[in-house]
Amino acid sequence: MSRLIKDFQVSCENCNLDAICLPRGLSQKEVEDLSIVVKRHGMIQKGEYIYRQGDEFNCIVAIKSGSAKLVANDVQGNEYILNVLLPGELIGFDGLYHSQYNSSAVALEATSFCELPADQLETLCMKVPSIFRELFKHSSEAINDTQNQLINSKCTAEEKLAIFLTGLSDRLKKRGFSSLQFNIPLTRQEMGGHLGLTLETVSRMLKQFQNQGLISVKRRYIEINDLQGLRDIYSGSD
Amino acid sequence: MSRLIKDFQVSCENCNLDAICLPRGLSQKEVEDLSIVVKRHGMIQKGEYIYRQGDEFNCIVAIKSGSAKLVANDVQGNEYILNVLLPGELIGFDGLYHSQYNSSAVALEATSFCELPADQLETLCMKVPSIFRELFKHSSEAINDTQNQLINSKCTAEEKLAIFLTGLSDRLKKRGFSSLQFNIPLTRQEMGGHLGLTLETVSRMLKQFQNQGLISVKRRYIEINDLQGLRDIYSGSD
DNA sequence: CGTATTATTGACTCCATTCAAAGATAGTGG
DNA sequence: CCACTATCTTTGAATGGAGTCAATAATACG
Repeated sequence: MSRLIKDFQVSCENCNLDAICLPRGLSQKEVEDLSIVVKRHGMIQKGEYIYRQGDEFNCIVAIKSGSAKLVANDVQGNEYILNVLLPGELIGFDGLYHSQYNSSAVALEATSFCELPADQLETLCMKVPSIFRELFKHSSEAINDTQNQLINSKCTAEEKLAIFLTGLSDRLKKRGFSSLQFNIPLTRQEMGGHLGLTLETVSRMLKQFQNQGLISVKRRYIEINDLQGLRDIYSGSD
Repeated sequence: MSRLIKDFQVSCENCNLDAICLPRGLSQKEVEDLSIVVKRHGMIQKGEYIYRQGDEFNCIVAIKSGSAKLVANDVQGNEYILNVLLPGELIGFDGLYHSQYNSSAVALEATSFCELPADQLETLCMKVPSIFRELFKHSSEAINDTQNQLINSKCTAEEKLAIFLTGLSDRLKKRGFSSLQFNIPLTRQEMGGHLGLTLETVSRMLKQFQNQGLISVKRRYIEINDLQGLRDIYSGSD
């Protein structure tokens, strides 16, 4: 009985992330084949590492619940946050090139995740060819995302914050969370480290948005009052 | 006779880029299998497109000779140059996610390239499993590269130029070109569009490096006089 | 030779950073 | 429960680096 419940909890077939995570393009049969290979990992706490920059690449990771940050350090040692990760997102593709992870993944709150072992990638893809393309799509998505961030790196602080907030809202919505009020699991410093800004600038911009009536801010809790207004900031309405 | 010469010219087995391009990790037999699928493409001229942002994804492209730029436009229509491409580099991985290219590839001079058709990716990987991992490595390389650019996006104009020049020098060396004197196939505007700077700032920084005796500049022709000095600019020697 | 493109240089401006201080919140132990 | 501390956040003032505007110079090209 308890085994039945456990089986129910851990399989990809019954995961509520099937439309976002790796199973998204697959048939039921294919998801079953995938599910056998995927290893579930229990909860880790805030600040704990999923993997570290420089670790040997041994798996692709899917965030199951909670959130994490993808962190890399520049030559001066400052931390740059490459991405904030929400449930259903796959990470670790950057590790294939040098057989070691190019960035660290750190939990931002209590977080669980699943692992697709590296040594089974080939055999799994032989068995389930669709996974090959699906994996590539996720890898491609990572490239697209990073490229878009790069393109946004030269816009103003105001635009950066607006893009970040609306983007987060969209991603939360996609996952069934509230998209207009949420806690940002990042400090001002971390938000700055993600957007290429200082913590003071982040603070000032959030205040400005609040004064404009676009959002309400209470520390990490954000309420979006005018989503379109935020979008207008960067979608060239000049 | 002429057919023999042609066969010699076009196969992956005899390409001088075998240590950089897709064949880099493969056995001779595997390279032969790869070579059958790869389509060679003749010369295109400066300014011509290899593919356009929005085009349906139909192949992975390998630059064979010449150079190209990977370009995306932001919301205001400014062009951001995601990367400068040299022989042996693979592009197009960003197209898998949405089944259409997320950026445009444009020749910077007379350029030739090879195509790995999208519809044959699966079958090729079934036949030659090593290619699966090799393709992923190239995709991973693209992620690493873009992430590193993102990390560098918040450093100073001086550091950006130094990183760009030394990086280009390293890549040219790897390909057997002269690494201390070369023509940059970009205008000041394009260099700025790649580094997140204005053309004026690029011009001023190159002048500054010249005044410091690090390089000699004559329009697009650059001579590096003190490579280590350039590296010291960004490798925290303070 | 004339035109278009590309590059240089200078002066001024502005946005984000830096420096500095104070305020708010969460967590800990007595 | 309160005091104490560490961490996080807000706010102000001053600075500086890169952008903008503008004019000129050099080069390429038809």
